[in-house]
Amino acid sequence: MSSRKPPPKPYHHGNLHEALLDAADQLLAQHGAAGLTLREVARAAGVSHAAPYHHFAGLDELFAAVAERSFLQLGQALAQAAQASDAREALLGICEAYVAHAVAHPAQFRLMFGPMLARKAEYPDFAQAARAAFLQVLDASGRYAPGQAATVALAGWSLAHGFAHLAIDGALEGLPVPAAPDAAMARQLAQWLLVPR
Amino acid sequence: MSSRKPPPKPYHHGNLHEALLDAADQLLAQHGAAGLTLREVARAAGVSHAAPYHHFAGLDELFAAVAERSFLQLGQALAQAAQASDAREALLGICEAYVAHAVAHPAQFRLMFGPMLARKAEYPDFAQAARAAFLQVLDASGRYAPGQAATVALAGWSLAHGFAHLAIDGALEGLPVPAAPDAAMARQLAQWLLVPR
DNA sequence: TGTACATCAGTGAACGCGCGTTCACTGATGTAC
DNA sequence: TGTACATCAGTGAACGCGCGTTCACTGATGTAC
Repeated sequence: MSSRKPPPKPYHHGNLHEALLDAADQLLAQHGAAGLTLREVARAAGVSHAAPYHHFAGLDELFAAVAERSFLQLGQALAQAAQASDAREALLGICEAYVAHAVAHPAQFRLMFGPMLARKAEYPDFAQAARAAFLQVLDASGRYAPGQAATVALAGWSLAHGFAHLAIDGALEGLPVPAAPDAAMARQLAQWLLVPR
Repeated sequence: MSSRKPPPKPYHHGNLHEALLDAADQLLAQHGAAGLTLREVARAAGVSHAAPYHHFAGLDELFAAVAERSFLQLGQALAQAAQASDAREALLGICEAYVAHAVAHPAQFRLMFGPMLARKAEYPDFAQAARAAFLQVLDASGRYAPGQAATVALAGWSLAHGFAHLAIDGALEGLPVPAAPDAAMARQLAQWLLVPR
């Protein structure tokens, strides 16, 4: 049994790939998306700044992996909301979950959509995760308004996406808006879009 | 008459303040918001990289000035759309104009709202320009739905803002959406939100 | 169970780069007399 | 109309910094025999 090994500093990390993604997530939560650098991630993972190159081709690839993971999490949250039997309720829940995810992980949200991760098309796994999340919205929209699924999905997504952005950017501060921007507010706004039918 | 002076290189620029803002605008249009640096702006204005410090306290102040100018332009576009006598038509036009502005000036749009310009609260002129733009939406919303102006304004703004973001980020590429994302599409989506009344 | 050896996943020094900001300076402008 | 001089808006060198990436290296791991 080699369980005598002291945890702090094994030369070989064991699972550095995941550890780097975790470190990046933590840094995003703490310092935002702007200052996320490869060296900082390596530092946070307790490893030399050259080590990540054994696991990622470069900065972009690490960014893409972080964004992909965050899209998968978002997809799961949306899938859970979509389970509601009532189609309208499913869509309202999706909007609520969408904004909740953005507010809980603002820096990841910016990374997923913003220009920080350039050439998104070069990372098919990322694109697939993003697509899967949207398909949740599209599916629920089809249940709510058959034949107009795409339009409803796009309208609902736009509303949730815009509100999420305004909320995490602090754009609503100081403006005469109904209440503090949170997920519950997003649901309320979506009710204006989704008249009961 | 000192009109003999050759235009290329007067030692004193004359109106460097405005010229720097113009140069920043051009750079934003050409290379996006990510690479906008003070040195690059100075270079584009044909001036040494230390010259801007005679007109702006630092990078942030220049960014704030650029964003403020862009918000003023947006406000003008919204005001024009708001002139429609029918309140619903005014709101639809506002959504359309909002997205049109974002698509025409994507990098400015990111600068106005994103985290690139930190500590927005420290620039009251910027905040005032942003507030003025929102008040256009709020006013038209009040005409459309008296008593619920704030909620309608926030819903409409969210929808337009979200669609604008998705459009300029290319998030809709490859997804089964109704059509290419443009201002006309934004109007169509807003029609779902604003039922005739 | 040993031993030789290939492979792998780390290290740390080094590279070149562009950045924001500061500084002493200098050329141009405008004003007082 | 001159001239002395203060003020202003530029210049260019320099600072320290952290970055992404490359490189030769070395310690650890695993496998063949």
